[in-house]
Amino acid sequence: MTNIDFSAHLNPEQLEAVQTIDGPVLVIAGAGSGKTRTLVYRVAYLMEQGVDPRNILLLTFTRKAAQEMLNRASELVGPESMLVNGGTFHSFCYLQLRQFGGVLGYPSNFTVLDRRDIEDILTHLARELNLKKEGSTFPKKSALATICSKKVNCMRDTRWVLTRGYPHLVHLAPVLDTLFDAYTEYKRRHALMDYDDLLVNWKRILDTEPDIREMVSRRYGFIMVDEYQDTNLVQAELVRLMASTHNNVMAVGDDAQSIYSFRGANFKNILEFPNMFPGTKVIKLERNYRTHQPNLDCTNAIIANAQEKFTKRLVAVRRGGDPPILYEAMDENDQAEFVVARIRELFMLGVEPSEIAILFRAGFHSFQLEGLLNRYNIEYVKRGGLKLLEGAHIKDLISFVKLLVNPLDIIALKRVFTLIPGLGERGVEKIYELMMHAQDPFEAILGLKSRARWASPLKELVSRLKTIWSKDEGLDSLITELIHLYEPFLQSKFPDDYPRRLQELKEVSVIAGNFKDVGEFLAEMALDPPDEEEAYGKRDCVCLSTVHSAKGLEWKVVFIISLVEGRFPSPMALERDEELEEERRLFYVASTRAKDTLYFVYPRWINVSGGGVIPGKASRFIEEIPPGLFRRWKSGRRQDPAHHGTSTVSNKGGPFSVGTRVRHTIFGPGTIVRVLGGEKIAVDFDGAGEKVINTGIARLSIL
DNA sequence: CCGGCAGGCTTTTTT
DNA sequence: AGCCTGCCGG
Repeated sequence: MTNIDFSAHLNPEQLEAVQTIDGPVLVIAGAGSGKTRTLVYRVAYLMEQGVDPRNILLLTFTRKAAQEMLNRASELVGPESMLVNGGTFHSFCYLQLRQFGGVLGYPSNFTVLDRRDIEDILTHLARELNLKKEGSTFPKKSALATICSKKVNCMRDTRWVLTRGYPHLVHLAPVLDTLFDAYTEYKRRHALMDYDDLLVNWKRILDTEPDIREMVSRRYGFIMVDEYQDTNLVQAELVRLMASTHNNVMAVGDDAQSIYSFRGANFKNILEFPNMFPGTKVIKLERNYRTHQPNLDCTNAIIANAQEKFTKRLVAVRRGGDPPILYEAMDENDQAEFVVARIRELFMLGVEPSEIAILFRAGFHSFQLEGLLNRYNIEYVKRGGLKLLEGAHIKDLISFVKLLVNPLDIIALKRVFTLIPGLGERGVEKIYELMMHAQDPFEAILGLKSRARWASPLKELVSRLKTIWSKDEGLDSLITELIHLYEPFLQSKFPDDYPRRLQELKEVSVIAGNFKDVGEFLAEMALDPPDEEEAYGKRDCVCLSTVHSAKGLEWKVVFIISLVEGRFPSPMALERDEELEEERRLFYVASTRAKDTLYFVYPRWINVSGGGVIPGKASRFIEEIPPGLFRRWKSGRRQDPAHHGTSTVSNKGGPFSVGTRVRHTIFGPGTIVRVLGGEKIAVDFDGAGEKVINTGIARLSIL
């Protein structure tokens, strides 16, 4: 093994973090301060000290992040570093539970539920238990899943979650508890776990089984946790329990970059670390290697507006550089055109596509831009937003596979059997009853006597499934055959875009080729669904990403788009101060991704659902930045949205002319009666009578 | 009980 | 623009 000159590659603080190998360490690391480097070198250092890589556990936010770090470590100390246990909390817990889950009565082949499964099961149970009373309000299935998860992640009861997030539903707490109990029972009966169970069940084992706890703790003698500000209480407890024999934990994170509180993370967690592990050595990394001082002045100003005072202030190592640019676009079309035009210029200047990113608050904010990128044949990958896995066709295919592992998975069974015309949900439930009481569930169907029109197609389907399952030729050929079987259904279900979907299914079969074990494949699909990058092998292209998915990454040129009130901060976050503060941190995360050039972009007019166009105000987070810290560019185009975009306004002259029907968020629909000076107009509201409205402030949509 | 159809609603962020 | 819901005819 080569001897690495650590002090040549690390600054004194990093070096101290790397070389502290006994006892708890907390590294508070600012954006771009080289925390990944610190972790990589620490792995290398431990191995140079003769530590067995199998005793090291590196927990990161995504599986990719761990892989990337271990790849880099292997360049330093050789391929042995690949033996380090690295991954997400969830995947690590999954592996532990396959080994030790028997203690809780779980077989080693339990299946992991994804978000959609959870929603389906909760809906199914709510109906079965008759909890949805006529006329009374009941949460939608997505809210049900959120409440259930939040309760677990925050380690609170249902009432607490409802009070904070759903005050109008507090009276339902006992009803929901009944539902959640049934859900827990259901999961146990069918050998299922959801994301949260992976953490909670593993914690339960560590809590109640001292032998296992001790064994595991000795096995993982060196624990490192990245992005610690985004862990929740359950995860913090897991770390404490697993380190119980040695307290050899290094946590790395940035209190200013905590953006996952909706999942139960609390940025105060990271500040609690020294209390949880007495004797913690706290090291701060305050030098920024990523960008130059003008960008840093601006991003420092963004986080300085936060109510919480953070623990550090960053100083750039790099020299030179220009401050960020704010571009005020006419509308969303102009915004997209600006970004595309800049990208084309950058290409001509020789900037690699993979060095450019466009970031936004929510997945759908990039739709317009995507259209334009396609038009100009600019290749891009999109991170965050909808995943490949979420398409109905993929769910169908995965359900075929799930039935192979667990024939009594009623959710998968329904998906598959209702593909047959004439067979609906009720029908499948009856068939399910029959299967449950049979020796061989699928044999029971083949012996079924029914004159219904679905009977013979069903038998045909089942017998073909049995044939496919009985072959033993690897996962990718299994998937290929299932796709073949599914194809006619796919065709009739999606007559318009069936070729595209078929192509995506084939990508899945390629991915499946990397797995030996069906259970592992299913778990991986649920825990870490492949993104576009992996599925299609896209690499050197422009990156479109939600801010959340951009965490930990960096690019030379970054555009943050739709920095407009109503988009960023998210309207959902306006009610509560804490959530607004988190939005600000989110903006901070976004703006600290840029190495060289940072663009803030916002449209002066935005389209809202329903086809209206409303005036947009620059995001409050932009307004807060002292004006000297960025440069302002304006659209050269006329300040009249009627001539761009696809809005319904285009054939009515200006956006706000007398006689135009508009809708106000509070006053409802009305008719414009006068256009006054400035941005003011008078509107006669159908319900509220005549009011003067400042279009620069109020949200008016055109009907 | 199934499925087609129309109309309304929604759209944060993710392991 | 797509998804879900509710309604209605077979």
